[in-house]
Amino acid sequence: SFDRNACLDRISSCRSLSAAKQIHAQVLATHRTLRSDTYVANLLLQMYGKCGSVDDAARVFGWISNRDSFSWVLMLSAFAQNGHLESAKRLFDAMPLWTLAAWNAMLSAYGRNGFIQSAKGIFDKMLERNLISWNALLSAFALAGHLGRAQEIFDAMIEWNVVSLNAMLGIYSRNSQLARAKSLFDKMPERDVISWTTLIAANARHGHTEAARALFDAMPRRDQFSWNSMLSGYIANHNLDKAKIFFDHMPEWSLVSWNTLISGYAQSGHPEEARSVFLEMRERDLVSWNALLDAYALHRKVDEARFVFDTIPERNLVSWTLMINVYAVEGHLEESKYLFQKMPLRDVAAWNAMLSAYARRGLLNHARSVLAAMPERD
RNA sequence: CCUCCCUGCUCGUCUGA
Repeated sequence: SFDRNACLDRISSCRSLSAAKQIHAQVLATHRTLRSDTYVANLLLQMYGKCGSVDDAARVFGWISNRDSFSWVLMLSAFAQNGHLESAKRLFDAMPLWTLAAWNAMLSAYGRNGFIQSAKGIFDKMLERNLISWNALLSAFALAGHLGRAQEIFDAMIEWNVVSLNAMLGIYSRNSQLARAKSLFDKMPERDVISWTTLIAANARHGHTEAARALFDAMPRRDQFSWNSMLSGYIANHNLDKAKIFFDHMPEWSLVSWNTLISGYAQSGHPEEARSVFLEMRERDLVSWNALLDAYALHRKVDEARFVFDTIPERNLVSWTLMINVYAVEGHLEESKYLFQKMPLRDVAAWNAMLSAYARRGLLNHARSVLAAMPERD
C-alpha cells in the first residue's frame, strides 16, 4: 500500500509547511517501517528544512533509528538554511563522522550566514577539499560583498566548473559589474539555465528590461526560475502592466511567481490588488503572507497588517521585523519594543529596525542601548 | 539503484553615489 515513487515525488515537490505535515502524516500512516527506512526519512527531514521548520526537521532526525551521514548533513543544512548557526555548529561538533560533505556543509553554513572568517577557518582546517569546497568559499566572500577577495579565490582555483563560473556571474551582477558579467558569460565554454537566468536577473535588476527580455527569448531552455526572473524584472522596473501580461502567459506558476506578483502590487501601491492575488492562490507560503503584510505596511494600514500578522500560520524573522516596523512608523514604539523582545530570534535586520525606530524619533538614549546590546556591529 | 554539501527567481531593517 506504500507507493514509494509517488511518495518521493510528493516530498520533493512540497513547498509549504502545511503540505509537508500532511505528507508526513500520510507517509507515517502507510509506511510501517519508515523509522528504519533512512532514505525516506532523510527526505522528510530535508523537506522540513526546506519548508523552514527546524523543529520538525529535528524531530524527524531524532526519531530515525539508523541515522546515516546523509541524515547528519541534512540536519546541519536545515539549521544553516534557517539561520540557526549555533545549532549547526553544535551538530557538526557532535557528528560521529566528518565526511567531506559535512565539512562542506559547515563551510557553507558559515558562508550563507555571513561569517566569512569562520568559513575561511573551516576551509583552512580541511584536510581534503574538492571543487565544492572552493565554490562554497567563493560564494561566502561573494555573499559578503567582497568582490576583490572572491576574485582572488577564483583566480587561485586550479579548476572551475559551471557552478564556479555562475557564482562569478552572480558576484559581478551583485556588484553592478554588468559589463564583466556579460564578458564572462560570452567566454564561458558551456552555459546552463542558471548562467542564462543569472544574467537575465542581473539585467533586470539594473533596469535593463529590454536586454533581459532579449536574453530570455534567446535562451535555449527555460525553467521556472527563468520565467520568474523575467517577471520580477518587469516588476522591479515598475512595468506592472507588462508584468501582468507576462504572468498570464506563463506556462506554469510556482509559489514564487504568485509571490512576485503580490509584492509587485504591494510596491506599486495597490494593497487591494495584492490582497485579491493572495486570495486567488490555492497554496501559500510564508513569503505570500509576508508580502501581503508588506502591502499593508507600506500603506500604513496598521489594523490590516496586524490582522495578517495574527493570522499567519507561522512567522519568521521577516514577519516580525515587518510588524515591528509598522508600529515604529506610527510612533508606537512600545509595541515595537514588545514585539522585538517577544520574537524568538533576532538578526541584523531586526536589530536595525529597532535601532532606527528609536533613532527616527530622536530617542538617542534608547537607540544607544539597543546598539550596546547588539551581538555584532559594523 | 534513488536522498546530503557549491551557483540563478519572490517578502523585512539599515547603508551607499
